[in-house]
Amino acid sequence: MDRKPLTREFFDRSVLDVAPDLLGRTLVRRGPDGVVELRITEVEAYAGEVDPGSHAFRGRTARNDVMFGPPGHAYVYFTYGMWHCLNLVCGPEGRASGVLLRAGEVRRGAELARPRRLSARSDKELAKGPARLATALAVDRTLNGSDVVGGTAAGAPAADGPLGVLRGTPVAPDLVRSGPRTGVGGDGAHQPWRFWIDGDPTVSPYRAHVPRRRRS
DNA sequence: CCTATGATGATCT
DNA sequence: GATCATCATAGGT
Repeated sequence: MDRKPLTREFFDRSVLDVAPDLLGRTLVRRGPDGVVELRITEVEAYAGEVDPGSHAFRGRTARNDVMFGPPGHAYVYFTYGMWHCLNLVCGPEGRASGVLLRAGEVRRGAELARPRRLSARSDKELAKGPARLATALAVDRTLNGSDVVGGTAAGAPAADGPLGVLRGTPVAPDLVRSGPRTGVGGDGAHQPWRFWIDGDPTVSPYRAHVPRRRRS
C-alpha cells in the first residue's frame, strides 16, 4: 500500500472528480490515545452554492465558513443534536464544495474504535454511516478547519496532524457505483452524487429523505 | 428483513 | 418555531 499523503492538488479539482477518486484511499486519524485508519468505501459530493443539498446553498455562514476556504481542509458539522459528520473541502477555493465521508473499513486501531461504538455488532459496522465514521475516529468540531494535507505555513504537516488522507490503493474504476444522495430531499434529491465501492460490506444502507411531521 | 419513532441541540427563518 | 447530509431501538413480518 502506498502511504504517501495526497497532495493539495488532489483536492483542488471539481468535487465530482475528487469524490469517486477518494474511494479506496486511507483516512488517518491521529488521536491522543493512538491512530485509527480506515479505507474509504462510501462518499457523497456537495457542490457548493449551486447545490440545493449543500450547507453552502444559502451562502456563507459561521457554520459553513470552512467550505469557502482552501481545499484539503476538514469541514466538521454537528447535527441532530448528537452527531458529527466529516467532509473534505474541494476546489477551487471559494466554490464551497466538499465530500462527505459516509463509510469506511477500519483497518488499524479497531481496539480504539470499538469502545467508541458500543452498539456495533461487528467491526464492519464501526464506520458504516457518516456519524458512525466520525464517532469511530473521535472526530468532533475541534477538528473543523484542520489541514488534511499540510505543506502550508498555517497547516500542520499531514504526517503529524490530527487528520490525513493517504494515497492507499485506489479502487478500480469498474467497482465504483453511484446513485442519489442519502437523506437529501428537495431539488437536489435526484443528483447521483453518492459514490461507493460495489459489494463492500461496510457501505451504509441507502435511505431516502423523509420529511418528519411534528409530533402532536 | 422491514418500518416507525424518539433523542437532542445548533442553526437558520 | 421548524428543520436537520443521523442513529439506536422497538416491534412487526
